[in-house]
Amino acid sequence: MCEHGIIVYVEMREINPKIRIKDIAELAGVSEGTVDRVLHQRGDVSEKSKLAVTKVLEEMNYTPNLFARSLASKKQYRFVCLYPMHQPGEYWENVDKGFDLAAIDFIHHNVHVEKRWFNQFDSNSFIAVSNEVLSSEPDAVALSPIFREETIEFTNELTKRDIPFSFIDSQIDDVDFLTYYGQNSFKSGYIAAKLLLSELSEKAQILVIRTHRKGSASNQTLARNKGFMQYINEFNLQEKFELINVELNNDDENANLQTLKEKFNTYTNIKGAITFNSKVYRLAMHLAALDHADVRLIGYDLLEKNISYLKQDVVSYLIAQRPDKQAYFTVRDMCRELIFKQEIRKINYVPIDILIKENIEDYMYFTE
Amino acid sequence: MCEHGIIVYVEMREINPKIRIKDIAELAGVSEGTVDRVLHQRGDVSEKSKLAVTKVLEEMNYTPNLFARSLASKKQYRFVCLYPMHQPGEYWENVDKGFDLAAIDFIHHNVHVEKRWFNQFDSNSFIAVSNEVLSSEPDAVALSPIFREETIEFTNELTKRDIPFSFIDSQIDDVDFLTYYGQNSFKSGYIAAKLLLSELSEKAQILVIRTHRKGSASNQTLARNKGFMQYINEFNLQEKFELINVELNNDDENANLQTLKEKFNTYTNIKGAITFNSKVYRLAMHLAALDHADVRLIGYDLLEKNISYLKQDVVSYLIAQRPDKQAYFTVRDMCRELIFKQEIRKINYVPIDILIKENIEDYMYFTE
DNA sequence: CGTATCTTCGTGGGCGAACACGGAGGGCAG
DNA sequence: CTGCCCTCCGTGTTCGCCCACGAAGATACG
Repeated sequence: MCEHGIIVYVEMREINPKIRIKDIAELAGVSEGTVDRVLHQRGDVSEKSKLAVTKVLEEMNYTPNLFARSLASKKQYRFVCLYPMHQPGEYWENVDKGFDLAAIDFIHHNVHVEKRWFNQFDSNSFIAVSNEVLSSEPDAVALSPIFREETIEFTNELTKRDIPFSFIDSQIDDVDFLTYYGQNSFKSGYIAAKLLLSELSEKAQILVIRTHRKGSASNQTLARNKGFMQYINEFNLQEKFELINVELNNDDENANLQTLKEKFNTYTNIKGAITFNSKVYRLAMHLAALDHADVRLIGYDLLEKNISYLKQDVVSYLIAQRPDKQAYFTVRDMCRELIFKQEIRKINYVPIDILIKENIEDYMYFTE
Repeated sequence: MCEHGIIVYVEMREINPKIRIKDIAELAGVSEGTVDRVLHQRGDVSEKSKLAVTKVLEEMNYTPNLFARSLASKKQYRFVCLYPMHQPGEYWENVDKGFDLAAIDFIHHNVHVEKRWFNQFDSNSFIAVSNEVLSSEPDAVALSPIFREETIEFTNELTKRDIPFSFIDSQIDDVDFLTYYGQNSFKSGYIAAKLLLSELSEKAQILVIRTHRKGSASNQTLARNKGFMQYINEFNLQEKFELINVELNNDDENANLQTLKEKFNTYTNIKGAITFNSKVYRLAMHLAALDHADVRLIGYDLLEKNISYLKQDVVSYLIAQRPDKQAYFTVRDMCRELIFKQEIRKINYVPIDILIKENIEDYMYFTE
C-alpha cells in the first residue's frame, strides 16, 4: 500500500505537481503536523524528522497549494498605497485602476489594499498622510516618492519598524526598498528625441516645454530631458536643431496660449515640440488654436485627451509606461514576498511603449 | 444574533466582498444546500426559495471564492493546444511558453494543458493529430488554423460534440469559436509601411520579401502585405517607391544569398526592405554579408536572432505581437468560460508593439 | 521508582464551496 | 389508515492546508 503510493507519486512527478502535505508526511514517515512545522520553520521538530521531511520535500518537488493555504490561513494583510491625489483623466487615475484590480485579485488571499492620497504640490500633506500610515501599522507600503527628503524620512521609519515598502513611478536609490516599478526615464527621453528628430530632414527649431511644479521639478521629467539631450549630443545635432525652452504653468491656460503665440512670432521655423510631463494635450490644444498643427508633437502617457489628439494626428507619438501594471505588479510582488514566499525582482523597468495613431486602439483594447 | 449578522455584512459590503454561501443562506432563511442549488441551477428548489436567494445574492453582490470552489470540485479539465511543431528560437516557441505558464497557473483549478504539434508544411499531419485530439475527448481545444479547409472540418466535428475551441494567431470567420487572440495583421502591415517609408525622404526602391510555404501562403503574411499596400496607395507613393518582389525559400540559404545579390545588381537604389513573416534575420544576415547594412530593414516578431540584429542596428524596427500572452490568455479564457463562468470577449486583437534598439531591452525584461 | 518538566509530534477542527445522501412533508391510490 | 412516490431542502463529507491542543516519550530529580 505504501509502496504503491510511492510508485504513483514518482510517476506523477513530471506530469502533476499535485503533491500534498499528506503525501509528504506519509513518505517521510511523520505526521502532517510535523511537515507543517518544517514548512513554516515553526520549530519543535527533531533533527531527524526535519531531515527526513526536507529530503522528501526536495525529491517530490513539493509546491504548496496557495489557494488552500490562503483559505485556511486567518492571517490578514494590509497593504497601503500612497500616491498623489488627482483629477479624473490624469496620469494617476491609471495607477488607481491597477491597485483596484489587484485589490480584487488578491482579496481571497486575505489582502486588503488601502489607497491613500496626498497633495503632490504640498510636502506637508505628504508628511501628514505618511504619519497616519505609520501609526496604522500596515504590513507593507507602496509609494510614489515625489518628495525626496520627506520620503527618505518616512521610509527610514518604515525600515525601523520592519515594514517593507515599494517604489512606484520613480525611485530613491539610497534606501532599501522591496521593489521598484517604473520607466527608465532617461531612455524614454532618448527615444523621444529619436522619434521626433529622425524624421526631420532639415534644420528646424524645436519647442521644449517645461512645467514647474511648485517646489522641485520631478525626477522623471528631468531624466527624460537628459535622455533627450543625450541623443542630440550623441549625433551632434546641436547645429541642426535649435531648442527653444518654453515655460508653461499649471493653472493659467490663457497665459500659456500667449506665451506660445509669442514664441511663434519670434521663431519662424518651429517644426517640432515635446513635453516631458504627461500634459502634451495642453500643447496640442494651443497649437491647434494657433493653427500650427503641422508642428510634430511628441509627449508622454495615455491620458484620454492625449489619446484623442493622437488619434486626430495632432500628436505624432505618445510614449507610454503602463502605470496600471506598475501598480498591479507592485501589489502582486508584495503578495509573493510576504504570503507566497516566492522570489521577486527588485528593479523592474517597464517597457517604453511607442504609440501612434495606428496602434493605439488595439493597445487600449487589450488592456481593457 | 441574526440582526447583528446582517448589520455586519451590510457594513462590510463596500469594503469586503467576502460574503460566503453560509451568509447568503442565513440571510435568505434557507440552508447552504439550497443556495448551492440556486447558484448552479441544479433545480429542486421551490420558486419561493429561489426568489429569496436570488434577491440576497444580488443585494450582497456575492462572488464565490474561486479557490475554495476549485479545491472542493473534483471535476478535471483537459485543454488541448494544437499548433505547429518548431525549432528552438522560432516564433512558436513563445507560444509554448505562454501555454506552459498557463499550465502552472491553473493547475490548482484542476486544469491540464496538453500541447500537441503538427507539421505546418503537411496538412496530413494536421488531420492525423486533430483526429487523435477528437478521440481523446478534450474539454476544450486551442488551435492555430494554418490549414483552412482541414481546420473547418475539424472544428465542425468539435461543434458537433459540444467541445468549445479557440483560435490563436489567426482566425476563421465562418465557424463559431470561443475566443480569438491575434494581431490585426492588416493594420500591422500598414504600420510597417509607415515606419519604413516615412523616414525615406527621397525616391527609393524597396525589397518586399516573400517566402513560400509549401501549399498556401499564410493568412497573416497576406494580410500584412495588403496593409502595406494600403498605406502606399493611400498616400500615393507608387511613384516614389518602387517595390521589388523577392522570392526566398526556406531551405537553401546559398540560393537566397544569390537571389539577393542579383537584385542588388539589377536595382541600384534599394533603400529599404521588409519581410512579412518572422524571418527578417535571414534577410539581415544576407544584407550584412553583401555589405548593404545601410538598407533600412523592418520585420516581425521577437525571435532571438531578430532581436540580435535589431540591437546591432541592422534591423530598424521589429513589430511584435506578444505570442506568449496570446497563448496564456486563451487558456485563461477557457477557465473563465468553463470553470469560473465569467464573461469573456470573443475577438481579442493584441497590441501591435513597435520595437527599436532602444526599447527592446526593457520590453524583454518586463515579460521575463 | 515515582513524579515533574521539557521536547517532540499526532490529531482534529475549520477555512468556503461542491455534491451526495437521505429526511420531511404533501398528495394520492389501495 | 397505510404505503408509496415526488418535491424540496438540510446535513455531512471532502478538498489541501493551518494551527491549537494536548498526548507520548525522554530526561531529570527527589
